[in-house]
Amino acid sequence: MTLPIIRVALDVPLMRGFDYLASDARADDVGRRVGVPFGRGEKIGVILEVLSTSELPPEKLKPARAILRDAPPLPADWLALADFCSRYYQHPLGEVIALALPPALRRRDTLPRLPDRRQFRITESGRSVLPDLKQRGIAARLLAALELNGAMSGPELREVSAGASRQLPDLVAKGWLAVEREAPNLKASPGPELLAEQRQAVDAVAQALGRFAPFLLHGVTGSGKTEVYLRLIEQALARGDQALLLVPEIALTPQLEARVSNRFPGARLVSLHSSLAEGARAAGFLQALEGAADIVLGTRLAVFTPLPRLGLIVVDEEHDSSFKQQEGMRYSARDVAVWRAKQRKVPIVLGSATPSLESWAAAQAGRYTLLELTARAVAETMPEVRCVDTRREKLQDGMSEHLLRAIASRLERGEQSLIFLNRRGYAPVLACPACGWVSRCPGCAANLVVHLADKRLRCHHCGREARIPVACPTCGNQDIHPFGRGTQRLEEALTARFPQARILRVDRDSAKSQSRWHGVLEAIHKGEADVLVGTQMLAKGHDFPNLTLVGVLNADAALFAADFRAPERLFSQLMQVGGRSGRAALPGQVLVQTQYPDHPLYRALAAHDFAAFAAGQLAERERAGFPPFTHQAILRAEAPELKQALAFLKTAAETGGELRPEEVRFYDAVPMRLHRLAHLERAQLLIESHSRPALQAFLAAWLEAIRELKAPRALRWHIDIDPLEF
DNA sequence: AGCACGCCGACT
DNA sequence: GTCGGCGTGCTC
Repeated sequence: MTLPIIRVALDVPLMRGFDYLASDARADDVGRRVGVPFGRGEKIGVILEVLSTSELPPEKLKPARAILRDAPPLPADWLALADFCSRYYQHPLGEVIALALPPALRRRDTLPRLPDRRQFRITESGRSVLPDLKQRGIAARLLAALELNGAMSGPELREVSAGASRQLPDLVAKGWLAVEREAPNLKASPGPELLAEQRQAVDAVAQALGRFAPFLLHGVTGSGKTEVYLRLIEQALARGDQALLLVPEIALTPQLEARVSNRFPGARLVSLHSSLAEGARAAGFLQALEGAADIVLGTRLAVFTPLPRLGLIVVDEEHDSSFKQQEGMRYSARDVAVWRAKQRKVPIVLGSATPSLESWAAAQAGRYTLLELTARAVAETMPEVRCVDTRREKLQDGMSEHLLRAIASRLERGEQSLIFLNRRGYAPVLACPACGWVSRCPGCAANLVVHLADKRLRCHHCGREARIPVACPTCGNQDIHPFGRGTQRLEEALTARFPQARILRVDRDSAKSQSRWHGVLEAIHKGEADVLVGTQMLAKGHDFPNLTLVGVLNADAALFAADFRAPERLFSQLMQVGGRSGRAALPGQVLVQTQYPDHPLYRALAAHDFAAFAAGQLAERERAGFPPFTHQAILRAEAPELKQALAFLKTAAETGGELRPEEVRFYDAVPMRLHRLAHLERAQLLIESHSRPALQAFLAAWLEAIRELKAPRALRWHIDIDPLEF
């Protein structure tokens, strides 16, 4: 009989597992954490397999230190999910697992204690021994209390006697006590009456419970998508299933969390997001793993929560780019969620007012079932969207007379306005008209932005700061000016223009912390502001009932941007920001300042016609051979010198040339748009194929070859599968 | 990724 | 004469 050998995934950037001797390993240890010696130190890994032989010579195998049996093993489907991500995103399995596990589980910490949900009852044999026990003894007091009260929980018994914790396991082992899990009350509080379309959507998904079925729920803001999710969660819970609800970002998580817990007061809700304390995150993860959580709500990382009873996945605002991780393993939580739904044979609902064109195309092709919430009842209060042709109107401080009059009329009526400008700071650059000097970031290929509020120049990419110079650093000219317009300057102009109005600027600078952000929201709700000046921060999810005007400045740039996804993002953003206006009894208006009032994007926006916009975009993308009609990956490199980065990519491309099947196309290695960031030069190489399998197979072989390349120490590279940004 | 080992410049 | 630069190689 050979000694068991375990194959362990470790948090190292190597595409293989490591074998260890583990005399006490059992087949059911697969998925357990294990402490192993590694190099000079010790690491915690996860057991992938229990084997009887290793390909390594036995003398190279070290014995594992300890298999950690303090938590249930990670289930096979969870390991398969990690393995899928490892292969699809070309990322080492050990690192994928490390990313998915809460940090506390990657150390040898004592695990957080989960709430004790056990219920104890006295058994017949317990009853029969009760008279024989010493009356003052702990056992007798516990049994007597149970005889009197029926079922009791652990905490209740501890009140009877502090020694309960120690005695209970013993009493259960003797057969005097029976344990049962306290059944949570999964009943939903009553919700609002469903509209017909909501009813249809709920029914369609509910019928698919128990099998894989992807749905795209398309519904404008206020059409009641959340109510659909809640009804579906209710049905999943009624089946004894767990529900996973993914949301884009922390800012909106508390709102939704409150709504979910109000609806399901008795259900065990676990909320997982990256700003959670470590202990809480580990506790939530373990609760889910043990099947003790009914609903898991969280941001992209929550897609990796183990869910033994998973029955439903919902991805809210599925188009949101925060589902895509932009460093390390660049996964898309939405795409991983779809894979997971398929793996676990459960329905998945992707919800959005402006779906990603990937999802929309999948729905058009019939791969996803499209569920529409047109919500006619709400549509009457949908804002009127109009373009203001800035070629015909003289602008004052970037605002047209038309817009200024509209703001003035809102002020008269005591209603709120929101001016949307996606550019924070006072002005995007400081410049010298005499010699042409502009304030550039020394570390980045970007300008330093003028922040007049604190008299600083600031790089929005690397965070570098400098004082505002009094004279031009190159020619000494004292007449240097801020050029262009940001939210601070707009705020200043509006204050000058409407001195009686209360102007409130809302951007990352004015709402830095969570608490300041809440303060800002509260001020808006209390009506303490007349005109809001803000960036996209203001666009998401909050209702401002007294807001009846949204003005959009400087939107045109995205129409002709090099990034083919720019119009998609713009449409989504304008739709969202427009949705802020006129949501209560007051009708809203959106004024978009543009030089291209006839552009199809604005026409579709004015008609609230996402389908028309999407059809146009998809036609263009098909013609140009862009996603979703092709699949992409980007190899990026960064190094102190641009030529090093480019040379590496060229070598990589040559290596790839030999492996490349016909279906895979290479582009030239080029500097990135922001080619220098924090003193590092960056370049990228785009790879494309109509066939995802061909691309995947090629990438696996190619990246293996790239890892063999001897890149300079100072060069770093990564692969981005299905990239969103270029 | 760490962390070793391993050969060539300015200093206690 | 040493401390230390980071080049290459390994981790079961």
